[in-house]
Amino acid sequence: MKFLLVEDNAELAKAISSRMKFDGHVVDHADKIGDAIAFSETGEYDLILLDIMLPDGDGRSFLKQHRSGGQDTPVIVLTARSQVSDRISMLDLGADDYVTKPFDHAELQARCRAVLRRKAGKGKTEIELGGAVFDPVAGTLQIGGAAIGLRNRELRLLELFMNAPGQIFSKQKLFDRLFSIDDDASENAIEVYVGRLRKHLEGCDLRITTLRGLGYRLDHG
Amino acid sequence: MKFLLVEDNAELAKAISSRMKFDGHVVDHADKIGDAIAFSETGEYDLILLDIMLPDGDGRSFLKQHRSGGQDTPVIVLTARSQVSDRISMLDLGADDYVTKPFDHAELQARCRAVLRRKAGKGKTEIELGGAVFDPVAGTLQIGGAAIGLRNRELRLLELFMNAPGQIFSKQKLFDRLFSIDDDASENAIEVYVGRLRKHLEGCDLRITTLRGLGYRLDHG
DNA sequence: TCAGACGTGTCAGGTTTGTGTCAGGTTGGC
DNA sequence: GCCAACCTGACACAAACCTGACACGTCTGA
Repeated sequence: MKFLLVEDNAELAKAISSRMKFDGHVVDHADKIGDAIAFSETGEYDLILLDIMLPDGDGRSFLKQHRSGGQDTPVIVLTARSQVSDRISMLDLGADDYVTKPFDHAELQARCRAVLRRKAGKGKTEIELGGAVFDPVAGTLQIGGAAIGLRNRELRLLELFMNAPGQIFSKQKLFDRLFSIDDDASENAIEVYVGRLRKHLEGCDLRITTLRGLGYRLDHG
Repeated sequence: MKFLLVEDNAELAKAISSRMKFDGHVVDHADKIGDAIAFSETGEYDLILLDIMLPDGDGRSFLKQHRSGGQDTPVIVLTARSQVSDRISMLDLGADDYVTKPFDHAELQARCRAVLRRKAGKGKTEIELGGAVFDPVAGTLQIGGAAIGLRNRELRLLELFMNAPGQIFSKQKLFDRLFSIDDDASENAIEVYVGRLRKHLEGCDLRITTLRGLGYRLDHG
């Protein structure tokens, strides 16, 4: 996936884009509205992350031009907690979602995935795999008709796996995605959650394989 | 489909119309009541999107003239959150639905589709779910034949849930949608309203599920 | 102008439960 | 057989949530 990040705070921009790159995305970075528009007009982005406070105008003007140019690239707005009015009008102007600063990277990732999925699947967010149906928006997992109640962390862990079945996630990576910087939990927590998730997945053809020293992987079949 | 958009806020108008165009519709835009009437008299529109706060009078006068002219083009009213009471009179005057700002584009799309479908198939305006009949248009909730009186905030909360049953709403999101910028209420208010709504929903198969750390969800069955 | 009704948001105290840790057991590679 | 990595049942705690009571403001009708 190719992302466009529009953010004037260099530090934050670097943090976000390095994380995104780590996740396997390509990130272009603009720190001015002018640049952002020029970039986006190429139309080659899958998603745009837009800060609304920028040196040469606010995100509104970008959104306006972006949409009036007939572009439909999804936009997620990054906004401060205090700017409630802004994030509301952003939605009106055609933003697809907003994330309030300060945000966990995990949260941002989740929102990105949700928006991309919504865009790609025409509103459908469910993922079907190995006899299980997972809907991250509803927060439900269905196995053989029965709905299974998942909690917050379990849900987010499952979402990670479901989005990349067959891929190895190192414990460190899972930890980074599940916890925020200032959470100081031990890596054992991951083991615990994998265990809990496994229990929930009994009864379908999905299983989480342990790869000693490497991490975990979701397999089906 | 050909839409008429009556909206004086140029930014918002552009955002809406560009999105609609992207969806494959043709959009004409009027920013005054006078123009709107002239446009609509051609009778060539499938749907009219009407803001009620306009420089040369409010949407009421447009609606009145529109209907008295014998036109039955469906009208969706765009209204600010604060103008809740207005919407009822709008509906009395013959509007088919309303959308409160701020709205997701997805929501607006959904409403448009619903109204068009209704018009084509002569459907009803109520939402029926889990043994309850909710009429967002009249603002009433019926359970087992008995009408339940909902207050303003409860109504709008229920409306949010009813429009997206099975979907998780974070407390933040509910807060953003229920309160306006300068309202500084605590998030506990949401908990209180959910509680009150739950009490009203006793006696039907609808229930609001709490998902700790995630939000709330309307379930039925 | 006053009284009563009503909608609304806060608060405090109580309850629930998601969560991470721990300790001891198990597994797998070398 | 030994060590490290991993699993897991039990547990304790704090955050998240619920709720009855209350206070404040607004509106209405007399």
